[in-house]
Amino acid sequence: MAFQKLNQNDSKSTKNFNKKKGPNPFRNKLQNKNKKPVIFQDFEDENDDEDNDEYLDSVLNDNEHDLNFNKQPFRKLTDRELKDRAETILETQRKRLPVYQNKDEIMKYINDNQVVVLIGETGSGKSTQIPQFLIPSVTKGKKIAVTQPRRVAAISLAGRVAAEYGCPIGDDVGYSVRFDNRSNDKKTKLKYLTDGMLLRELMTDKELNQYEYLIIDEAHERTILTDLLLGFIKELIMGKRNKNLKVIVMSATLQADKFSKFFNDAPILFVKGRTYPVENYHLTSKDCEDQTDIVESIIRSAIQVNFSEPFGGDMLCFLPGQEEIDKAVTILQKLSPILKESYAKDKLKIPELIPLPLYAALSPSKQLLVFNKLNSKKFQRKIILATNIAETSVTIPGVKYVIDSGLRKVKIWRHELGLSTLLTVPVSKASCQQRSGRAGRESEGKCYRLFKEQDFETLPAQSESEIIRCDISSPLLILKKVGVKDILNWSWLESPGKNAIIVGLEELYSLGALSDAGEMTEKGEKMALLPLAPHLSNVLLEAMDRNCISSVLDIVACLSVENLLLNPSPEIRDVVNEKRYQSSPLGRKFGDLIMLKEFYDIFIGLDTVQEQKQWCHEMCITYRGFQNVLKIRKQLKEYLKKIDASLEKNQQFEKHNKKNKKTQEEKENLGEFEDNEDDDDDDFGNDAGNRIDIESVLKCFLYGFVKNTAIGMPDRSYRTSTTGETISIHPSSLIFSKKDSPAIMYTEYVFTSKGFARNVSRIELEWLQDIAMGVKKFK
DNA sequence: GAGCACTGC
Repeated sequence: MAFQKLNQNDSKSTKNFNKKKGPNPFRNKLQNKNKKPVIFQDFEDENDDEDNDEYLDSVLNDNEHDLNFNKQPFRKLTDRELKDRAETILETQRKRLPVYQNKDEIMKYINDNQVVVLIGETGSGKSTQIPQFLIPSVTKGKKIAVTQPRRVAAISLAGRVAAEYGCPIGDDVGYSVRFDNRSNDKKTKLKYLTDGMLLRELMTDKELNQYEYLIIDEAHERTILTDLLLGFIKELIMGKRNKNLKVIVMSATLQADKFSKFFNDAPILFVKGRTYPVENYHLTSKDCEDQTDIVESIIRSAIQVNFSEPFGGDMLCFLPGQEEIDKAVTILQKLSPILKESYAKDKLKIPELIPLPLYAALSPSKQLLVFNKLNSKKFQRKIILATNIAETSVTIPGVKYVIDSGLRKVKIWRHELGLSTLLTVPVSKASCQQRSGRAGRESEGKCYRLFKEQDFETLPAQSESEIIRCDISSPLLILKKVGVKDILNWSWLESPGKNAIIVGLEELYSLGALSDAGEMTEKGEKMALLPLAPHLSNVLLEAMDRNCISSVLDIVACLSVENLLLNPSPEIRDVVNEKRYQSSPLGRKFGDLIMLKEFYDIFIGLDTVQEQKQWCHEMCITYRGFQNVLKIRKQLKEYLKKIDASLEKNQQFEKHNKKNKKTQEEKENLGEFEDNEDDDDDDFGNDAGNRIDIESVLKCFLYGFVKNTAIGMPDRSYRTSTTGETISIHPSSLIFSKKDSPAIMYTEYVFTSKGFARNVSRIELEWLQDIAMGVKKFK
């Protein structure tokens, strides 16, 4: 396989720094397992988008890797120590950052303009430095908000900046993400938050009066929530906050024009980054023609790169999905020892390849493996086969070579059909550059692209933004909640389109969130408050009137956690499926929602964390995921209480079998010193005697998913009740092989090789008729 | 009878 070197401005920036690497927090934690606790608030490096910390924590907290670090008492630093450390960071690191070196000029622009668009490349220090520059000019009692698309980024940036500023986290510098707020309303001047959090705040304070500066970071990622925020901000500065609100839109790639135009030609600043150069290579035309299978190409390239590049530096390959990755890993596992032997025979010093998969649906303990350092004496090279997760969410140290298939999987919502399609498509130029940049984080790197140079030129500059390819019923509800009257002509950064908006509004109307006149109903107000998709909110609200709120809450909480049930790997699949089947006597009859309820009951019924972890392991369920289920359930419960005081009566109804049961907190704290004093009333606890009122529960779900139903046909196939399309039960469903349901309801309709219903339940035809009549009343 | 990329409240 032959590559052509690309010698044009596509390669990353060229400045070369002697970057001194700090200790890797992950390794530190491992080494210190049995030592005295260390004061640990050290940082990986100067890159401002370093966001592995919480990720690693989450990984570390899984089953066999639970090192209990969170529970070790850390000594608090004194003010003096905090200041000294801040001073050291200032002299040794901050002053060398490109943003710091251009401080005066940047500040001049910010002072002179209400909106500034700042393009800062990776490692420029934009996310950590610019907010700090602004702190002195903040009016007393006001704040700076910096938004991030991801939780991990908000948390780790706040930690970093607090250290630089010389304060404990949560004082002058803090953060706010779901389930974790470390900010002080009075003290905090600089707050890092997820853009979802700021949007929540906007729903209660429509003018965001507590903020004087808003910094929207990573705007180029164009998540739905970022787009919405930018739209609201534009309205604000054109209206009620046209005087005392300043806005900085930060972005890493050249999408600046769009942002600048959106904000009436705001000035654009460009700050160079600090990464190492990466050389890009493309396939020759001939090789490109020979290419039949992307997995095969990846493997051939990897072997070639491993053969021709000197020892040292790992390989990162981008593939579209789990299927391709698993296939590649299996092949490499077989091939690698054979190659090793053959190299040895020929007396060639070529490293052995160690293949490692990485994707979101992989168990945390397996994800962790990509961070493990190989034994340097063993003459091995890691080859990580990853999805898009390695493009933004996870940074893997040690990567020097990137192999890019140029493909990714994308989910596209077809609003006219009410289904999602999952397609494998070419990535954008911006994605390509982001991917190749992964090779240049620690030293010069190389990136091999499995397509022609001419093909690169034909790629779209940017990926399609989320807002035009996703279901927007939830964003529309937020707009309504904030009081936007004319949604079609709202200040969309990019409009999802008239049709999508109309279909979305109709959806909200049929859920009872909007009135005939298109006004927000009382029910809509409640739905907007819940941190759920409108469909699920409707299910919960319905359940409150039917005395099955506890069971429904359990299930909704489970549905809110992604990758709770993992795909068992092929060799254990049959065993795990059988275990799940045996553990769910009702689920195998009534479907996946009831199965989740049964699993929930089993999980909280187990007496110790150890048993819970063991059970999760056997069932191929993430323990971490279940911890989130419990958090989400608790949060939803709080919201519901606020929404409806009459809930107390439900509470009475459902307050049973609490005695002799330890709360989850008690289980987690077992063996700890302090006793859990506030015996958190486990309010609407369990339904009486663990009996599940299956009919009521499923009917509640029908109120949210009436359109997601299909009728059983005489030939044992199913046809959707809306359009009559044939739909199949997804193989991941517990009732995949059950053919006798008169009708089914599902929470998701995905088209891959054909139409699949996911998360399927058996329902009766009469229920469907009842609910369809009931839903009609809103019309 | 066969398989889903990634976030967020």
